[in-house]
Amino acid sequence: MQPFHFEPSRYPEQPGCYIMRDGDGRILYVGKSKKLRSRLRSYFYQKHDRKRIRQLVGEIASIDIILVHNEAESLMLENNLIKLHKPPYNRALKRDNSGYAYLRMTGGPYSRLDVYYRDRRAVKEAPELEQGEEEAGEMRFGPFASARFRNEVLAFINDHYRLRTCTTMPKRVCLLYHIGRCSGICEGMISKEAYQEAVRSAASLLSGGGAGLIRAMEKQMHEYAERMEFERAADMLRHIRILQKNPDKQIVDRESGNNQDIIHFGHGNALVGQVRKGMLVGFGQTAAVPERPGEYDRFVLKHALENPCDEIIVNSLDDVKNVRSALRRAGIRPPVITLPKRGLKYDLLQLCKENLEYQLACAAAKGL
DNA sequence: ACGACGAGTTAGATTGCCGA
DNA sequence: TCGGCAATCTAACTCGTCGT
Repeated sequence: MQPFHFEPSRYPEQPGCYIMRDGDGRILYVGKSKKLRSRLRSYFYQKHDRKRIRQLVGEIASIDIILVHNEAESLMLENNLIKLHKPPYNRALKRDNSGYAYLRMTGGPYSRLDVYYRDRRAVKEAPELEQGEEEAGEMRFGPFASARFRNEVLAFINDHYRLRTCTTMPKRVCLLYHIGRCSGICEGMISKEAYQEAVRSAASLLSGGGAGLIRAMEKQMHEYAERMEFERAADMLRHIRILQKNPDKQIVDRESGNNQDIIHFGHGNALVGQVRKGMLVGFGQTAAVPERPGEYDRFVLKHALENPCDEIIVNSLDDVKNVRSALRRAGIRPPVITLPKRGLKYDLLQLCKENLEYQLACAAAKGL
């Protein structure tokens, strides 16, 4: 096999994920970077004493790029891609219970807050299953890109609201009750109503995120300081600082159940992005679509016939009603078709647009 | 015996920086 | 912009403890 020729100028200094493939198109490695070009350069221009990397570099036949808006998105996207494809050279993040987790408030009268890892395999292997054993009244918050930060929030909430942390309810109160860190719901030391109220408050603080959480943590920090617990106060301050930096808003991984296809038309081409169960799982290859009336509608119609999904998000169509009725005539329950002008779906379209333009620029450079 | 958990360690991944 | 080195960060691993 011809060794892969790396041309730095082909790769942008933007955040994104890179997917390395071998000669047969198999995915060897998925990585992410704030600056794709610099990161990729380090594979090809650095001497690597690690055998694995030398071997990986030797097998690379092509590198696909998925551009994202910020580091948070690249982290989440990389995590999703690794869980889905299990590339042989990825060691980190490959285990299903690794990577970015959520906090989950379990349902029922004795809710507890725990760490929840979403099973990303379900998206690929059993798309119709999923949902699974989700308990009624269960709520999820996240995902959290930093495990340390997530654990700090978890500990803070449990402490602050004195929620139970035991996996199985004991018959008698445990040590945590005696040191004031658990309300002792197991032995009825607190009424069910009062406990539920604490759970509701904790959940609302978590779902509000940002400002409210910071205020509560600041209050807690002052209490630690007053109690001379300076180490805990300093730790809390550190985490408040992290939260204040406002972890980038990310759109590639959301807690939403539906499957969406994102189609962006432009420059005589279309690019389709796929969101499965709220996770962006990648973009396809650009397809030529002439900029003539009716062509976009025809493309969407054909796409919907061949790829059933819940929703199609598209930047331009001539006649939405017509597309929907054509699908109905074909005996297909038509997906929701949206042409967003702002908000999350619009952001997804923008991401699709950027990737389309990048793919076209690459194709143009190759043609020269 | 077994699993859950936490502390400590290691190996690997990524970024920052610097000179050419 | 390239090429390389070093620092930093963290997932993964190891091991000991504890409760059931």
